[in-house]
Amino acid sequence: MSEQRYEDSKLYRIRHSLAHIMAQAMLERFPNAKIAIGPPIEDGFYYDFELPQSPTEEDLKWVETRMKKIISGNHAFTMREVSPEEAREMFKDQPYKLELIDDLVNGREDENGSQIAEPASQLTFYTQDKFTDLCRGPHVASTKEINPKAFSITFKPVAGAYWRSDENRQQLTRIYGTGWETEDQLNDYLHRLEEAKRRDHRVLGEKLGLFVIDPLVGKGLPLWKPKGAMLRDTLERWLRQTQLDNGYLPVVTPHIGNLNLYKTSGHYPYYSDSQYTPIQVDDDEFLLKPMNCPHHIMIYKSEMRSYRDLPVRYAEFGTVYRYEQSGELNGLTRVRGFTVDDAHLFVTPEQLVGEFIKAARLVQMVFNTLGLTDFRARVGLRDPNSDKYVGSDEAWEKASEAILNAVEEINLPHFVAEGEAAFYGPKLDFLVRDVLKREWQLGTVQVDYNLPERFNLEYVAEDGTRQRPVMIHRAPFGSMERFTGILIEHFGGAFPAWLSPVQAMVIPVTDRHIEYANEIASKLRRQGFRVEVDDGKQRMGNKIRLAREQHIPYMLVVGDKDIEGRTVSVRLRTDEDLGAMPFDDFSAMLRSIVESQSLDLKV
RNA sequence: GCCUUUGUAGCUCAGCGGUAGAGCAUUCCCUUGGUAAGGGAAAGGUCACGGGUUCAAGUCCCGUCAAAGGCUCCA
Repeated sequence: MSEQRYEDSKLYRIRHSLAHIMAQAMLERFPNAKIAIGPPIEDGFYYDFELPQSPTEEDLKWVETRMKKIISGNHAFTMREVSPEEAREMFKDQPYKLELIDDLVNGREDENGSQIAEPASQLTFYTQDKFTDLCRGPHVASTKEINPKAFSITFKPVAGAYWRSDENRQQLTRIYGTGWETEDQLNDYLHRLEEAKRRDHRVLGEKLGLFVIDPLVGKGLPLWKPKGAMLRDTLERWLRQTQLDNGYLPVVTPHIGNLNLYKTSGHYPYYSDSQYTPIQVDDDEFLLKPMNCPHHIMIYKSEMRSYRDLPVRYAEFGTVYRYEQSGELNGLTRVRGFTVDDAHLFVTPEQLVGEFIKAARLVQMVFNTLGLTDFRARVGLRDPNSDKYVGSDEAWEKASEAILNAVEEINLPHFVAEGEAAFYGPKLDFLVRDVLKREWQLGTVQVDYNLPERFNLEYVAEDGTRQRPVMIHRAPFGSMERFTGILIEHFGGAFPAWLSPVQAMVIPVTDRHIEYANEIASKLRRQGFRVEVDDGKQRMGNKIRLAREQHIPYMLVVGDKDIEGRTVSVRLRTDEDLGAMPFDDFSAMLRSIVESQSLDLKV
């Protein structure tokens, strides 16, 4: 059975129709408004307006009420074909519609002159009640197909959006709505939004004491608190060891570099907008390191390389700084200083596909271990019409082909996106959505023929000739900040035991059990576990509540009975009670769960 | 960067022209309690910051900073 396409669904027609009805109500409220476009989107719809002033809460309330009234009027949606002339006459006071009409009549071209839509000789109008819009449909047959209680436009603040998504053009007011078939579905959706807020890494970061962002330090510059640092450090140690096991070599490079380094790499002219201002020292200028690649390249270049040395795999958790626009900053997922789990592989052309596959498998292993199954893999190729790339066409061809061969060979479901390449080469990205459905790039593996060229990298081949290596840039996490942020949301703060900042909380029943509690805790700590004792003044019941709120995997309640039997009474954060266990049994259980990196709290 | 909204105690929020409030957290006292908040008291705020209007400003206006939701951007 094939799934129905969204565009063919009733929900799509309902939302599309709601957008028109919202435009009608808005024009009644703001008769001078200029209307732009209003499509259905995931979970709802929007419409863009140019307004004399921004709408108030009351305006929106009024519009929403008015929309319900229009819906209750049982108006038919009627379609009519019109000539371009008639369309222009109809919308003579609507400049955005006139622009759309022109594009439809002439066919749409992108900025490079490529035709992206065929010219049309006839246009279509859809009318409901007293409102007509230029639209290709489809819509519901009548407003009576819409449940007036199953939509809302006041759940979200109004947003600014550029006409045609171009920041050089007029900024319009976008009003979002959500619309469903039934009131229950609407309530479900609003409930889901609430739930998402609860899992938001910024909210959990505060509640679980993971990180803070203080304006006195700087926006986009998170401070990791002990529990957050522990989480991050655990991820780092894991990947570092995995990389050592796979032939990577550690390197360490400084946080700033001479501007000439980035001029040589080609990064500087391309991305000067998003770099911190250079630091002038004597006669030189230094840049806060915006990427690690050039540094690793210089290490490669510091010795004469033989084909016998290759592949060379240099790995570093390298912190980089990028001056992102302030409006783009977001918790841990978009920051100005972040640490890339970076590695650069220098390989022979023959080794390229094999090494690329190994790197891609490493990313997959990371995702699988953490149960991150809901991601998209994107092959980012260059935009054939853009000149923002360096290197020869031939190099790009080879690199793109290598990636496509590799994903094919490992059967990785993927999609291809032109224009998503790095400036130096094509790449494979792993994209994951956060709880608010925003998509973030995490892991990445990239092929690069260009930087070896720019830095004149070489190795001596078997026949004694000097050859040029190919580079692979890769980062399974992408950035420690973003990856941790997404993980917080993925687990809703309830991390698997091997990652939990605190793996077990020992809870004495009364004060006189604190000594035994400490004894248990130090024994576990000596075995390498992260354990705390709640020796506060609250009662046991409250301590259990607090440990649950922190999503600590194991609560070890100890009282007289436990002291007597040398046991711990184990309670899981899932509220399951494992009862009293001999201490050694518990530590053995914990060991096997942590070592297996299990996602489950019981073996 | 742009649009809109928000900014009161460590946290969550109430107050919205007339001498700063609650709950949780913190500190102290009582309570020693076997699996989701025992009782009491104290302390804690130049109401983000800077201007202005007013006899009087968390409360109205302007600016700055920060955050949120979008847009643009994302090596």
